[in-house]
Amino acid sequence: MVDVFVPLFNIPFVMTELITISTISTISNNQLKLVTLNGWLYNKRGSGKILFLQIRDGTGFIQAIVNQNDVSSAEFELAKHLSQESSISITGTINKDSRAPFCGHEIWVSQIEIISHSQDYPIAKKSHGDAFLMSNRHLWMRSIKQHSILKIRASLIRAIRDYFDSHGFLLIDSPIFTPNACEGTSTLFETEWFNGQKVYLSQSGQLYQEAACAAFGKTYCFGPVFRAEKSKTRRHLNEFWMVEPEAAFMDLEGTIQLAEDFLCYTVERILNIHEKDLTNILERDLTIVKNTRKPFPRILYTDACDKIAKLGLEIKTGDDFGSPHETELTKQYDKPLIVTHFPSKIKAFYMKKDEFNPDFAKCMDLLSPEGYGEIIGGGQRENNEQTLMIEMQNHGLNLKDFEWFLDLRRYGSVPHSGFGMGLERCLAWICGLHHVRETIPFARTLDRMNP
RNA sequence: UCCGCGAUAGCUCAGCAGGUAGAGCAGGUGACUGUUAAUCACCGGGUCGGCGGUUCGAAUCCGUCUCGCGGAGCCA
Repeated sequence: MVDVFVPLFNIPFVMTELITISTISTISNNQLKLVTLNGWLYNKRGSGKILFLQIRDGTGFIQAIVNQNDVSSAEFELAKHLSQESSISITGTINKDSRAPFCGHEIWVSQIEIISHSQDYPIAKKSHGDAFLMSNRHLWMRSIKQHSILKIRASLIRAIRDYFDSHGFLLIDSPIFTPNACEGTSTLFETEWFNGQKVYLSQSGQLYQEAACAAFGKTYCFGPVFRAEKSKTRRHLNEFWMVEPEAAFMDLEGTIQLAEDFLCYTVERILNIHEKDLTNILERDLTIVKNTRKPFPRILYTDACDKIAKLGLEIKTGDDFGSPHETELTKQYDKPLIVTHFPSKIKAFYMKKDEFNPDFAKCMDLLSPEGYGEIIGGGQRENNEQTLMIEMQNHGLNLKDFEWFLDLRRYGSVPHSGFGMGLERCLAWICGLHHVRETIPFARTLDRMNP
């Protein structure tokens, strides 16, 4: 952000001066200059005649020094009694100092004004429980770790958009209200339309991307999706964000390569921008994250089952992996792992069966290392009308609801593929967080709708 | 839905061979000119989740309900 020179009409004691209004993010440009910072008191320490105020302004954190000799006694008393998270406006000189926390600079305060006094701020300096912090999410997001996570989230979203925008994919938003289930029937949030018809909150934008890619070639959607599953684990949210690219004339191999290239690009972008946040603030060991380089190891579902069995876990070929299976399997690798050709039986109706072995689907899961689970799932779609209709009937779907979807197979059907990536799981892995709920500003989970 | 764990000060937790509550942080007052979750001294703060039961006596033992947490299933 560019600094601006404006008179501060609302602050009487500087009315006659022109002062630089600065932000902490651009503070190093103002070395030895007199600036005004508007922000909040993050923490305070005192030592008699000198006070250390830790200020945050949304763009960063900085330490302010209030020396008794530099300010009026009224201002010193005011600073001494400032409470945590009071909003303040301070004017002072920027100085580099090796002792300064956060940004290596400090502001030597010459004037200080309180904008609003904060009373009994609930989040103390000592430790808190997760439930308490989630109940105070609206305040918790002010703290330095949460600040970093949400900034990295914003960067990840930008990286995702930039990747697809610059690789020929057109953003085509899928609707959120949908008349029917995409994959199953039991996991949707239900609501009522004006005419009394039941409608659902979308759990995936994929079907609409299939229509979009037949119109525009390569498309993607990126928005919130909703799952009504009563999952209570650190990998689950009932509302989360998913990016779903889809491309015409792309087969399973193409989708795998796209997923690899995409993930490498986005992870590299995040590392370039946020390596310091990750290592210093989130204390993330980035060794494995930095291994996100093409190509990723690949394994067939059946081979993965053998491997899991050899690791001593019980698994029947034909069953889907459970969480412990995934975790043990991915522990064998120091990179994201791609598992392909799951049994058709356990996959969605639109998955294309393998030509040589129709018991298995042309699908892929990308499993994150370090136990964060599946972060990408996708594959090639069934593009034959008759085969698709049979599959839909086998899945108990009402063909009438899907006439438009079948039209895509009637009017110039082509092989096409795509995948979906869960934003929060990917972010939780990059940041090394215990729980995905910290990766979204306001998490919606089974037991939490507030704040 | 199932399996575990938990509920004590504003917050984090200790107290559980049954004898009516304690620390740190937060808040208040004071000391301290370089603190890094600063430190030190003092002060205020609690129907020990609800309801029943056992007992002379329950935060502590038993039952039950409510709420929270973790995991499984399902999934990104």
